[in-house]
Amino acid sequence: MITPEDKFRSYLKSRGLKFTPQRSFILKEAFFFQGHFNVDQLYEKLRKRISRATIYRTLSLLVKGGLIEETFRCQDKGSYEYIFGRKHHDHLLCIKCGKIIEFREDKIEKLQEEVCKRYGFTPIEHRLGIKGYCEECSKSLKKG
Amino acid sequence: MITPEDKFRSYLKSRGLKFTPQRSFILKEAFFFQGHFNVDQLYEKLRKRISRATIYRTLSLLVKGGLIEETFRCQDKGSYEYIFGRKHHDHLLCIKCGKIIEFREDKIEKLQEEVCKRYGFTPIEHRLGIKGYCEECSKSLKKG
DNA sequence: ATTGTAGTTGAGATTAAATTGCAATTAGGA
DNA sequence: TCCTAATTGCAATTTAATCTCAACTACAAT
Ligand SMILES: [Mn+2]
Ligand SMILES: [Mn+2]
Ligand SMILES: [Zn+2]
Ligand SMILES: [Zn+2]
Repeated sequence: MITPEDKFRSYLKSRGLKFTPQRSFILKEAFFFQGHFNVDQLYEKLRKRISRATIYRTLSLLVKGGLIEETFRCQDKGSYEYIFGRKHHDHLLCIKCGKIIEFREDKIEKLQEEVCKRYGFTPIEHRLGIKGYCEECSKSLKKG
Repeated sequence: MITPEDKFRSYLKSRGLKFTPQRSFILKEAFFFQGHFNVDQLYEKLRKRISRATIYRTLSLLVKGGLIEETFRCQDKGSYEYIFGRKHHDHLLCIKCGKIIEFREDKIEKLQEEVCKRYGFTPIEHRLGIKGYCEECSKSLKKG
């Protein structure tokens, strides 16, 4: 059973990089969010131990190591998502309350592959984000 | 036959805003790109007449007026696309040469609507970007 | 366990995109 | 033509993100 730490350690080793306490804390904290987070949220929790610069540097390594992914930007800030051990998914974003709904639609994924074939394009990653109003906010808009 | 200027003028009027020479030039120049562009490219062409601040302010109005759209960010810069009179489409982005390929896949659009229904979600806009290697870059990667 | 060294850290400086304050200017309705 | 709220350019400011560098440390070789 390979753990996130195993994966990060082996990524670092493969590049001659070191597994430091800071990197360990950031990985754990990112996991703790189990969802979407940004540098500020992480820094808030780690400010006593770790500098912003190190957080930025480590997030970049976690992305390269395949443990987290950069998602859509929120309020001009980069936003991340823990992906280790999770399946790929896309997002619905409520522009009223900020709710994020994750969805998975294999037919869309398949069709994307077809599109790529059509253009001789080799896909590496993709991002589909749909902005709008969630169920609750849709209702309150119709009422109000 | 409604022109882009008509549309912009009526948006501005509806908000009590003015159609200035600067706004007119920026609209025309944005149209001239007929594709994806950023503030720098626009400023490069208009620097003699128009300040950066005005460009930023006007682009924001053009977005609200439905004449252009903010697309994915490129190299940490906001990127825009002229949309007046064009059909919606999504993008393939080559991470090697920077090429942008536009595509339209109605089946994907339909499926997105289904996903939204499933969650009671009211979609307003969406963005699908697929990053990878274009045909030429795929070939050169296999060779080299 | 000790040592050597290449990688890492935090603090602050720096970069660069984007926004803002303000005095001078102007669009456009009355 | 006049009036005034909107607009502009400029410079200052904000802010996410990166960089510099001296002190520190992980970790592999001894
Ligand atoms: Mn998610
Ligand atoms: Mn396009
Ligand atoms: Zn909502
Ligand atoms: Zn290419």
